Amino acid sequence: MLMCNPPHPGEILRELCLEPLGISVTAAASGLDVSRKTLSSILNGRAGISPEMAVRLSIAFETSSESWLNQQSQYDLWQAEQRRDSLQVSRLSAA
Amino acid sequence: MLMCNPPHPGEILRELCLEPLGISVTAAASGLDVSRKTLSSILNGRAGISPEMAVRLSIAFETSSESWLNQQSQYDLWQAEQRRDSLQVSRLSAA
DNA sequence: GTATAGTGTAACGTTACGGGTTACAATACA
DNA sequence: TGTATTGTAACCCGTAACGTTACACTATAC
Repeated sequence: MLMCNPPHPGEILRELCLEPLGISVTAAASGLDVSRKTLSSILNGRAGISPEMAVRLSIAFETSSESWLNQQSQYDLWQAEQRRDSLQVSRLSAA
Repeated sequence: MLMCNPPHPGEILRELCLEPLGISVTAAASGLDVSRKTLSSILNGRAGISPEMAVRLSIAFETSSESWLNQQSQYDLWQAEQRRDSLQVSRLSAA
């Protein structure tokens, strides 16, 4: 399990892709062929990176789709782990 | 990217957890504190493993939630990659 | 001051999916 | 024959990803 709160993938996208290249949200959304609202939601942490979006990002920025989706998984999992103790699950062993 | 079609995580769950321990679907669903239908959907590839379900599985089988969610991600990503060529995405470089 | 560009986001709709319940048909077994 | 197990259909709900349109705000250029 992860040690600490992973950043939302949207932050990484903004800081490592958009800002360094000086690309506007509008231009990036257009290049990715998604609406400006969809990209903005991701950048501001209001939506996650879907598998298809991961592939789009991998094409646009010549990266790996796996890295994008993994970041999202780690983020989602950390959220879920925060509620681990509230789950009523039994250890399952040989019947 | 992955080389070949990864198995649905539900198959692994059945083959590596339920069958070896001789646990019925009904009993496992009960232990996981989800409905029998929910577990059955996963086992038969009709539903994915959600972040919360990954945590449940990690408790029930004393495994890592990360491994379960990663398997699901790899599976989902492979599906998305199959449609890579149909996406109208532009390479994004410095403005 | 007045365009123009960029941004965030509210409001609305659609589609998909995880999850629940109930109920049914099929299988297997004591 | 009765009981346990299983898959799944039919229905519900909540949420999330996506789209469009429209608005308010900022900044920059003229």
